[in-house]
Amino acid sequence: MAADASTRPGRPGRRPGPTETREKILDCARRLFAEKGYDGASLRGIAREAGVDPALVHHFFGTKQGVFIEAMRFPIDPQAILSRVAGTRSRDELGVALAEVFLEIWEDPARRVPVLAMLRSAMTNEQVATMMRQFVSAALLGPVTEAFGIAPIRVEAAVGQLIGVAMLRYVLGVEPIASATRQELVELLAPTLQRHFDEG
Amino acid sequence: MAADASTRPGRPGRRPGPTETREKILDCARRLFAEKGYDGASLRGIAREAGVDPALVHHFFGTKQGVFIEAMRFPIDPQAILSRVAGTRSRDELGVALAEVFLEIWEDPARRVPVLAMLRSAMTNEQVATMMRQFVSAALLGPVTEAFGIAPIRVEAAVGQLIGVAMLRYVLGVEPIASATRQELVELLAPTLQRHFDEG
DNA sequence: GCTTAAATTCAACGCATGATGAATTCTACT
DNA sequence: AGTAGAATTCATCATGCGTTGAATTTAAGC
Repeated sequence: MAADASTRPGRPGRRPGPTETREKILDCARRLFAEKGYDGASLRGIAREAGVDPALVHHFFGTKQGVFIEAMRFPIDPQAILSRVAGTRSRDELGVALAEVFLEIWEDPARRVPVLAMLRSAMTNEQVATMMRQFVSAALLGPVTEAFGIAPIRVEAAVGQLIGVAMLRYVLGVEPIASATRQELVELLAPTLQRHFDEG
Repeated sequence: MAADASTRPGRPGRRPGPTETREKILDCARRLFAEKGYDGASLRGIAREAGVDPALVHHFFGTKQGVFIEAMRFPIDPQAILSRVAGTRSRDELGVALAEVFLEIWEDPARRVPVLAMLRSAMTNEQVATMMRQFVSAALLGPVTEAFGIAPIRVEAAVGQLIGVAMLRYVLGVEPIASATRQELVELLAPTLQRHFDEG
């Protein structure tokens, strides 16, 4: 079927059929924020990618920050992760469990994209950094510290190990860690994480 | 002494006295690249900070990339670090040595600034990421792998631990790791690094 | 079927950016 | 002393940005 002119951009007015544009914009926003970070991604770029006028983005989300906040909604549910990690395992298997959950997230595009966007944006934008700082403190440190009685600085050291490896693997793409299998990485990381949790 | 009008900007032509402007520009460039990353920092911002016309920046360094490359010259000398780490210690003290050297670099503003600039920029700029990838491969992985016979992926895991902690401490500023003393961090990190080097 | 509201585009604003070429003032060399 | 060249600024260009207000088309509620 030929592309109907009324569904293609170029003419003002509402498009026929149900509205799917809003979600498409958010999708493209997530992708671009993930690729270029908050400051690097542009409203106009997002609009272009979504096949939409920039003003429509503004109409839906108000400001650029509004787009970002909306796009970052529910990237991952910390509580779900926590119960995944804590659930069926004993404390001396925390390392393996954490490594596995972490890699699952990063290997699944649908979840990697918003996380990457958050990470990249936090590096150069102070407001996003604040968002992430609060997230790490409230959603990660608090619960883990309480649930397992591990010193916060040790949890952070473990989180640091994971973030650093993610940077080398997914952002910089340094070999050989970028091409390692998930299994290899679990074996590489799990004992290290476990070490952080066992001491002190 | 009142500020001589001829040494203040606002009038075209060469300023009297020896030329110190070039270095000042590079200094400001390093600072701004460190604060905002490559894309976030602007030639005009650098010029403003240095009290200089933007065209002068262009005159000295040609393009923005030229400024960056020049500003990133000799941030750290990998060979010096390597001999520091390798020099007087036995292999089972590698962890401590590496943690100490790493923290010394980050605690010294003169060396932290270019490293931060590199890290922030590599996150959002593909070209800088390529620079950093090559640096990590050639200057870090190669030598360490050869000198100590440690599997590259293990060296990368250790580097990942360090980078991740640096992000939490110096970029995001998450507590309590942001306020920990150098000594505390060495004790926290050294065994982990050592672990990566001992296995396999 | 009419009307209100939502979706969509157009046109435009003011601003910042990286880049360039020409003009001016000083230093360094002869 | 005179001159070549370096340092410095000015004015300007095209481009892309985030934002805004008005106009147009469709969908939903009555």
